[in-house]
Amino acid sequence: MAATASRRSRLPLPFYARPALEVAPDLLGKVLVHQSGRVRRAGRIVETEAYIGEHDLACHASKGRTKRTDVLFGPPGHAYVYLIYGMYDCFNVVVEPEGVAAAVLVRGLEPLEGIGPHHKTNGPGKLCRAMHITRAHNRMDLRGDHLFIEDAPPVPSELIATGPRIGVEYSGEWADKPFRFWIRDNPWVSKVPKRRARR
DNA sequence: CTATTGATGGTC
DNA sequence: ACCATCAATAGG
Repeated sequence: MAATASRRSRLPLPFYARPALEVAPDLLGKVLVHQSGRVRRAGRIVETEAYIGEHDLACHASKGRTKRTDVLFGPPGHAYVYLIYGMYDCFNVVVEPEGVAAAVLVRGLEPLEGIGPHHKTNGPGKLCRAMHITRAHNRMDLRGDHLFIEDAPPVPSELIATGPRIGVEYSGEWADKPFRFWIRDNPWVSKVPKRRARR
Protein backbone atom coordinates (compact mmCIF):
# COMPACT_ATOMS: atom_id res chain seq x y z
CA MET A 1 0.00 0.00 0.00
CA ALA A 2 1.53 3.15 -1.15
CA ALA A 3 1.30 6.61 0.23
CA THR A 4 -2.39 6.90 -0.48
CA ALA A 5 -3.32 4.17 1.96
CA SER A 6 -2.23 6.30 4.90
CA ARG A 7 -4.19 5.49 8.00
CA ARG A 8 -5.86 8.38 9.66
CA SER A 9 -4.63 9.10 13.17
CA ARG A 10 -6.98 9.37 16.09
CA LEU A 11 -7.50 12.71 17.74
CA PRO A 12 -5.10 13.08 20.69
CA LEU A 13 -5.96 14.14 24.21
CA PRO A 14 -4.89 17.80 23.77
CA PHE A 15 -7.49 18.18 21.03
CA TYR A 16 -10.23 17.48 23.55
CA ALA A 17 -8.73 19.30 26.52
CA ARG A 18 -9.87 22.68 25.22
CA PRO A 19 -12.96 24.90 25.52
CA ALA A 20 -16.09 23.51 23.87
CA LEU A 21 -16.32 26.60 21.65
CA GLU A 22 -12.98 25.65 20.11
CA VAL A 23 -13.53 21.91 19.90
CA ALA A 24 -17.03 22.13 18.39
CA PRO A 25 -16.02 23.83 15.11
CA ASP A 26 -12.77 21.86 14.98
CA LEU A 27 -14.69 18.57 15.09
CA LEU A 28 -16.38 19.41 11.79
CA GLY A 29 -14.91 17.23 9.05
CA LYS A 30 -13.48 14.68 11.52
CA VAL A 31 -14.58 11.06 11.26
CA LEU A 32 -16.51 9.32 14.02
CA VAL A 33 -15.91 5.57 14.00
CA HIS A 34 -17.68 2.76 15.84
CA GLN A 35 -15.79 -0.49 15.46
CA SER A 36 -17.51 -3.56 16.79
CA GLY A 37 -15.95 -6.85 15.86
CA ARG A 38 -15.46 -6.85 12.12
CA VAL A 39 -18.17 -4.26 11.61
CA ARG A 40 -16.93 -0.74 11.14
CA ARG A 41 -19.39 2.15 10.98
CA ALA A 42 -18.09 5.61 10.21
CA GLY A 43 -19.38 9.07 9.40
CA ARG A 44 -17.98 12.54 8.82
CA ILE A 45 -19.06 15.07 11.43
CA VAL A 46 -20.96 17.93 9.81
CA GLU A 47 -22.83 19.53 12.73
CA THR A 48 -22.01 20.10 16.41
CA GLU A 49 -23.13 22.09 19.43
CA ALA A 50 -20.99 23.43 22.30
CA TYR A 51 -22.11 23.13 25.94
CA ILE A 52 -19.55 25.22 27.68
CA GLY A 53 -19.77 24.55 31.43
CA GLU A 54 -21.79 24.51 34.65
CA HIS A 55 -22.73 28.18 34.20
CA ASP A 56 -24.29 27.37 30.80
CA LEU A 57 -27.93 26.71 31.70
CA ALA A 58 -28.41 24.59 28.57
CA CYS A 59 -25.60 22.27 29.67
CA HIS A 60 -26.66 19.23 31.65
CA ALA A 61 -23.85 19.99 34.10
CA SER A 62 -25.73 23.10 35.22
CA LYS A 63 -27.85 20.71 37.32
CA GLY A 64 -24.76 19.97 39.35
CA ARG A 65 -22.68 16.84 39.61
CA THR A 66 -25.14 13.93 39.64
CA LYS A 67 -24.89 10.33 38.63
CA ARG A 68 -25.89 11.33 35.13
CA THR A 69 -23.63 14.37 34.72
CA ASP A 70 -20.62 12.96 36.53
CA VAL A 71 -18.93 11.96 33.28
CA LEU A 72 -18.95 15.60 32.17
CA PHE A 73 -16.69 16.48 35.07
CA GLY A 74 -14.28 13.69 34.20
CA PRO A 75 -11.35 13.60 31.80
CA PRO A 76 -11.74 14.89 28.23
CA GLY A 77 -11.94 12.65 25.21
CA HIS A 78 -14.64 10.41 26.69
CA ALA A 79 -18.18 9.78 25.45
CA TYR A 80 -21.28 11.19 27.14
CA VAL A 81 -24.31 9.31 25.81
CA TYR A 82 -27.73 9.92 27.34
CA LEU A 83 -31.34 9.04 26.63
CA ILE A 84 -33.62 11.82 25.44
CA TYR A 85 -37.41 11.78 25.27
CA GLY A 86 -37.51 8.16 26.28
CA MET A 87 -36.43 6.85 22.91
CA TYR A 88 -33.32 8.42 21.46
CA ASP A 89 -29.68 8.44 22.47
CA CYS A 90 -27.51 11.50 22.00
CA PHE A 91 -23.74 11.32 21.58
CA ASN A 92 -21.46 13.94 23.11
CA VAL A 93 -17.73 14.34 23.51
CA VAL A 94 -16.47 15.45 26.92
CA VAL A 95 -14.06 18.40 26.59
CA GLU A 96 -12.01 20.73 28.82
CA PRO A 97 -9.56 19.37 31.41
CA GLU A 98 -10.83 17.12 34.17
CA GLY A 99 -12.88 19.08 36.69
CA VAL A 100 -14.43 21.40 34.10
CA ALA A 101 -17.81 20.07 32.92
CA ALA A 102 -18.26 20.80 29.22
CA ALA A 103 -19.14 18.81 26.12
CA VAL A 104 -19.80 18.91 22.40
CA LEU A 105 -22.98 17.31 21.01
CA VAL A 106 -22.71 15.72 17.57
CA ARG A 107 -25.89 16.49 15.60
CA GLY A 108 -25.11 15.50 12.02
CA LEU A 109 -23.02 12.90 10.19
CA GLU A 110 -22.29 12.24 6.54
CA PRO A 111 -22.32 8.42 6.17
CA LEU A 112 -18.99 6.94 5.07
CA GLU A 113 -18.93 3.25 6.01
CA GLY A 114 -21.25 0.60 7.37
CA ILE A 115 -24.40 2.70 7.51
CA GLY A 116 -27.39 1.17 5.75
CA PRO A 117 -29.17 3.26 3.12
CA HIS A 118 -32.38 3.14 5.13
CA HIS A 119 -30.71 4.96 8.03
CA LYS A 120 -30.69 8.73 8.39
CA THR A 121 -27.91 10.57 10.19
CA ASN A 122 -29.14 14.17 10.10
CA GLY A 123 -30.00 14.55 13.77
CA PRO A 124 -28.50 13.52 17.11
CA GLY A 125 -30.99 10.72 17.77
CA LYS A 126 -30.94 9.40 14.25
CA LEU A 127 -27.16 9.29 13.97
CA CYS A 128 -26.87 7.27 17.17
CA ARG A 129 -29.37 4.75 15.80
CA ALA A 130 -27.48 4.52 12.52
CA MET A 131 -24.09 4.18 14.22
CA HIS A 132 -25.43 1.75 16.85
CA ILE A 133 -24.27 4.07 19.60
CA THR A 134 -26.18 3.60 22.86
CA ARG A 135 -25.89 4.43 26.54
CA ALA A 136 -23.66 1.36 26.79
CA HIS A 137 -20.99 3.62 25.30
CA ASN A 138 -21.35 6.23 28.02
CA ARG A 139 -17.99 7.11 29.63
CA MET A 140 -16.08 5.26 26.93
CA ASP A 141 -12.57 6.53 26.20
CA LEU A 142 -12.57 7.86 22.65
CA ARG A 143 -8.92 7.03 22.23
CA GLY A 144 -9.66 3.32 22.57
CA ASP A 145 -10.29 0.79 19.82
CA HIS A 146 -14.08 0.65 19.94
CA LEU A 147 -15.41 4.17 19.59
CA PHE A 148 -13.07 6.90 18.40
CA ILE A 149 -12.64 9.95 16.18
CA GLU A 150 -10.13 10.08 13.36
CA ASP A 151 -8.34 13.22 12.28
CA ALA A 152 -9.08 14.81 8.91
CA PRO A 153 -8.27 18.12 7.24
CA PRO A 154 -9.95 21.08 8.95
CA VAL A 155 -12.97 22.67 7.35
CA PRO A 156 -12.14 26.23 6.18
CA SER A 157 -13.77 28.76 8.48
CA GLU A 158 -15.63 30.41 5.60
CA LEU A 159 -17.51 27.15 5.11
CA ILE A 160 -18.63 26.98 8.74
CA ALA A 161 -21.98 28.49 9.73
CA THR A 162 -23.15 29.22 13.28
CA GLY A 163 -26.50 29.69 14.97
CA PRO A 164 -28.45 29.08 18.20
CA ARG A 165 -28.58 25.61 19.68
CA ILE A 166 -31.65 23.46 19.11
CA GLY A 167 -34.21 22.50 21.72
CA VAL A 168 -32.84 24.55 24.61
CA GLU A 169 -35.50 27.24 24.85
CA TYR A 170 -35.75 26.68 28.59
CA SER A 171 -32.26 28.07 29.20
CA GLY A 172 -33.12 31.78 28.97
CA GLU A 173 -30.36 33.96 27.55
CA TRP A 174 -28.28 30.85 26.86
CA ALA A 175 -30.80 29.70 24.27
CA ASP A 176 -29.81 32.51 21.91
CA LYS A 177 -26.03 32.08 21.99
CA PRO A 178 -24.60 30.98 18.63
CA PHE A 179 -23.09 27.78 19.94
CA ARG A 180 -24.23 25.54 17.05
CA PHE A 181 -21.79 24.91 14.20
CA TRP A 182 -22.35 23.23 10.86
CA ILE A 183 -20.80 22.88 7.42
CA ARG A 184 -22.59 25.29 5.12
CA ASP A 185 -24.90 23.70 2.54
CA ASN A 186 -24.12 20.18 3.72
CA PRO A 187 -27.15 17.91 3.15
CA TRP A 188 -26.47 15.87 6.30
CA VAL A 189 -27.05 18.78 8.65
CA SER A 190 -30.21 18.34 10.75
CA LYS A 191 -33.38 20.18 9.92
CA VAL A 192 -34.09 22.97 12.37
CA PRO A 193 -37.60 23.13 13.83
CA LYS A 194 -39.07 26.55 13.22
CA ARG A 195 -40.16 27.02 16.78
CA ARG A 196 -40.88 24.61 19.56
CA ALA A 197 -44.57 24.00 20.17
CA ARG A 198 -46.02 25.99 23.05
CA ARG A 199 -49.04 25.06 25.01
C1' DC B 1 -45.89 23.13 1.97
C1' DT B 2 -46.30 24.28 7.40
C1' DA B 3 -47.87 23.26 12.06
C1' DT B 4 -48.80 20.29 15.74
C1' DT B 5 -48.67 16.21 18.63
C1' DG B 6 -47.89 11.50 20.53
C1' DA B 7 -44.48 8.18 21.70
C1' DT B 8 -41.76 6.85 25.74
C1' DG B 9 -38.47 6.55 29.95
C1' DG B 10 -34.71 8.43 32.87
C1' DT B 11 -33.70 12.13 35.81
C1' DC B 12 -34.62 15.26 39.36
C1' DA C 1 -42.79 17.71 35.45
C1' DC C 2 -39.60 18.17 32.72
C1' DC C 3 -36.89 17.21 28.45
C1' DA C 4 -29.88 18.71 23.87
C1' DT C 5 -35.96 14.15 19.37
C1' DC C 6 -38.43 12.25 15.58
C1' DA C 7 -42.20 10.61 12.53
C1' DA C 8 -46.73 10.87 11.59
C1' DT C 9 -50.64 13.44 11.01
C1' DA C 10 -53.72 17.30 10.24
C1' DG C 11 -54.54 21.40 7.80
C1' DG C 12 -53.97 25.24 3.88
